[in-house]
Amino acid sequence: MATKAAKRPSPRERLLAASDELFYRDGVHSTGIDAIIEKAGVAKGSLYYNFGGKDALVAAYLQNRHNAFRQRVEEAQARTDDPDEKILAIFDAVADYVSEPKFRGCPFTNAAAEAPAGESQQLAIKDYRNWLRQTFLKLAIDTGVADSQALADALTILYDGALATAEMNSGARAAAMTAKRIARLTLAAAKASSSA
Amino acid sequence: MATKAAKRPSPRERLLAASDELFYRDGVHSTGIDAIIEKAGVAKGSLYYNFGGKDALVAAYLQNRHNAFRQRVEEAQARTDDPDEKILAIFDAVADYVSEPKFRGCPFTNAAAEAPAGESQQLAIKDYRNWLRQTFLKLAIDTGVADSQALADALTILYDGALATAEMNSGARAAAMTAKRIARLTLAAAKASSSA
DNA sequence: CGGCATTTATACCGATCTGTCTGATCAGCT
DNA sequence: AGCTGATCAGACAGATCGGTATAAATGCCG
Repeated sequence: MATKAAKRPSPRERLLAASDELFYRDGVHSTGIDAIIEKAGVAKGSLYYNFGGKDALVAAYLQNRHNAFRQRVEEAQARTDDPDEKILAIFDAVADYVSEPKFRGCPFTNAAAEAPAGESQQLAIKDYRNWLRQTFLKLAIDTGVADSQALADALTILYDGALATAEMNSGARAAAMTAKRIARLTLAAAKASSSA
Repeated sequence: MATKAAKRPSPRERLLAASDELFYRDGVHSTGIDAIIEKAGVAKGSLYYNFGGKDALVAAYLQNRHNAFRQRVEEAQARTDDPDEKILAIFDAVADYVSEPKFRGCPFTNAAAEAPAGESQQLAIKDYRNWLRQTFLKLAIDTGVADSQALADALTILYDGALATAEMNSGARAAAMTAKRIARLTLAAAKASSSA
């Protein structure tokens, strides 16, 4: 027992873990804080001591999802240096994401669908969308196509479409791979029209 | 006063109108039946007399949305006989849909995001998705491409992507038109690979 | 006119919600 | 040992939820 590890996670971490599971599975609005503190094995007072309220807890849950997904994307992109492949790697990350048994749609789109949202929650969603927009725009610029904005817009639609279709239809992974195929097609067309 | 019209709509119709506005704007779960009966100007008993419960009212709301959107699609398609144009007309209908000031995402995707859902609600969502799948598949077959299923899958992703991106980003109409552009591209590619 | 279905207004039920508060206990640090 | 911040268990508040019950009023149709 020389190491400091092997201890039970802090109430804060347990609350975040329980929030991630319940908020995502049952929806933000449908999940009561009583269910969260029970699953986390934490007193109600600790929730309000650490987060201040449900809205902040929801925001923290979304921020965690944001960071985790961003990390997945970066890992998938790290395997290549080609700008085109970096774009397509995003759809590989999406394919893995939607293939998980617990996949239940995009956490941010789901949260946004449950109006009304608290201020912190809205901010977390906006942060995610800004990151997504910037990511696609940078990648589009790196490809060297003439209209990088148009390419970024197209990729965003394919990304959102992959997640939405994967949730609503069967064959989640196939939906992501189809989106990847169209992305490759769109990329090629954008390059062709650039050199013209 | 010879005509039978000019009368106040029935409680059932008033409830459906109020449900459509409130369920869509604030979400199914967040909207209480008290808010609906108040907006409809109807006694609470009439709601349960006509619908039996909230779940059935939600299902009726979704069925109304389904029928209304299907009608819009059919009207947009009626302007042409070309199979390709019939496909692209769907995205024109989507463009109009997402351009409305009150647009707040796909009603069915939103409702599905708010777990848990009642049985009738789930059925209504499933009906919609089945109609969507069949519609795209028939259209894809009519184009004469070899892999009509693959084309239908691609169109579904573009359709879902247009609605999702239109909700989460600014420039809703532009998102739908971008989806239409990619649909045209995908259609051309499918035809090219068919003749090969 | 009589009868039936519908609508109305309102009170009520049990459950659940977020959030506050209290008071004891625990753990780490000096 | 003693102080302090963190956590605990639980009671409580105030509001809202979906749904039920009741009794009177209304409208339509034969």
